[in-house]
Amino acid sequence: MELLWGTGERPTRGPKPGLTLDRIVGAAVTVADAEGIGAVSMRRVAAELGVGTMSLYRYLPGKGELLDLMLDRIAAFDPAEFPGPEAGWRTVLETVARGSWQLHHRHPWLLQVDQTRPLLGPNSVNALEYTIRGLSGVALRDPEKIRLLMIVEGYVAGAARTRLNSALAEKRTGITDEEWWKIQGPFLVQAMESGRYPHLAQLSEDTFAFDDEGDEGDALFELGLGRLLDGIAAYIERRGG
Amino acid sequence: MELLWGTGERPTRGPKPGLTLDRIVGAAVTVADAEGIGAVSMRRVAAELGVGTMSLYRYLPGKGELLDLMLDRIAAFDPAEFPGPEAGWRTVLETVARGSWQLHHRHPWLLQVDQTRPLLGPNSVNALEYTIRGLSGVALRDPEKIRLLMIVEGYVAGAARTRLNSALAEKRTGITDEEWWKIQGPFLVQAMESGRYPHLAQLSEDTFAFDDEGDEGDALFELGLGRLLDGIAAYIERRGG
DNA sequence: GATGACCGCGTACGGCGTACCCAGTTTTCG
DNA sequence: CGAAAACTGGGTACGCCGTACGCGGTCATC
Repeated sequence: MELLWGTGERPTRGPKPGLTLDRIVGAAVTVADAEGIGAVSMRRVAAELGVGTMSLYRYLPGKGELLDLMLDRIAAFDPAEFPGPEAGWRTVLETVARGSWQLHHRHPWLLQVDQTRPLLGPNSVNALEYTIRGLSGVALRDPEKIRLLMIVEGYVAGAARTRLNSALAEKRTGITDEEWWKIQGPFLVQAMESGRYPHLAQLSEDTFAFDDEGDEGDALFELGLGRLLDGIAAYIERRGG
Repeated sequence: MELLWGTGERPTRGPKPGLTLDRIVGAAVTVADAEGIGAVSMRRVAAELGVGTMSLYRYLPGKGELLDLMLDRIAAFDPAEFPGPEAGWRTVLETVARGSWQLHHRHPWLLQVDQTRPLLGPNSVNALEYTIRGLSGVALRDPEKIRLLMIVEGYVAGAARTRLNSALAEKRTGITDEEWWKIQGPFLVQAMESGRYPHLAQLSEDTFAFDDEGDEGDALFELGLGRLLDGIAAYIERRGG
């Protein structure tokens, strides 16, 4: 908590610290980006910084806090760069959703950290402020706005998860879609031929032939986001009159 | 894979196995339900069954496969109990979404397993068949149906994640919402008073005062699902003509 | 210059997944 | 019927992990 907001006070006695929280968190994020969250261990991060493992504990109570700090760090965000309330609530929500989507893209490990709670660090609060400001023109009560926002964020997380699964499958075992179907295929063909899945068996062949990770993954995300916002728009119109 | 579909053949020689895959997976699910996925270790599961740790490896190549099997096992599902295509695509999608939602409710660890890929076991395929059948009346091409389904599933996963975060926060540290605000509050109050977050500061006080876990969590889920399906309905109408 | 606070970090403990290997059991074959 | 083969159970050990503990060196203060 204090770590997140940087309100801890330096004691005056004793040697100056050779490290900073920032450097530690930065190193951890670098490792996570490059090798996945699984590679982020206290030993590994310490090695990255050329210090002993236990030195990190002078700056952090434990690994959990490190993960919390990583989460808030990558949420850094400058509202001035993005459309304000005058652009309309839909544009703002789209901006937030796409920003979050790209965040998941840049840091795929985001979904894999045990996020025991939505920790509110400075950057997260900053983003929240931006969003609420963007919804100021909406004729709903505050709690309802928050709910809609949570729904959109939830959708983004879900979509990111869908894509992450594909990406991980490929990375982890070095298996591509093609190889995967080679392994999985026979079992499925057998299942299809069993006659227990008539509707599945009748699907056209190209049904599953698309890439979740590239442009088509983005298209899927946008399709869902568009539908969700359509529904929300109708709701706002109906309720807000 | 073979494990999932149960197509492995028993060798004739040697002693009969004292365990079954089913018992192992069942024990693992029991442990996960009761104490979270973190408590599921090979040693723990073996202890639960009263056998040595390494005995499990006679039935499973490793822990990853155990998790895969757990996932498919809890996806057991009897299509006959649920509305068929005659009820309309929306009802079917709602059924699927609510089923998945309740599944996450019953097995909160579902989201925490590193689902490297959407493994298609018999139960998952079964559910997929049901859904596709339910969409047979929709005037869209097959790939598009699948995409809409993925979007809905993604939304459910995201919503479940939102709720999971709240639940975990409470369980993990035994901290309730109230205590949490006691800790987090001062920092946020300070942030609010800094004047950097005018719109947040102006939110009514009850904005965040709702329980993600109980009925209000369900209401949030239903609200989002309704909006999403509204948007999908408009889309189908527009495209399917 | 002594004192006490603080930093870096080596060592050690208890957990984990699992590779390896041996002993015991059951079936099959000569 | 005895021996060999095939299989199961599981003990031991290795290399990871997070981190509790404590020690020696460093620096601001009295």
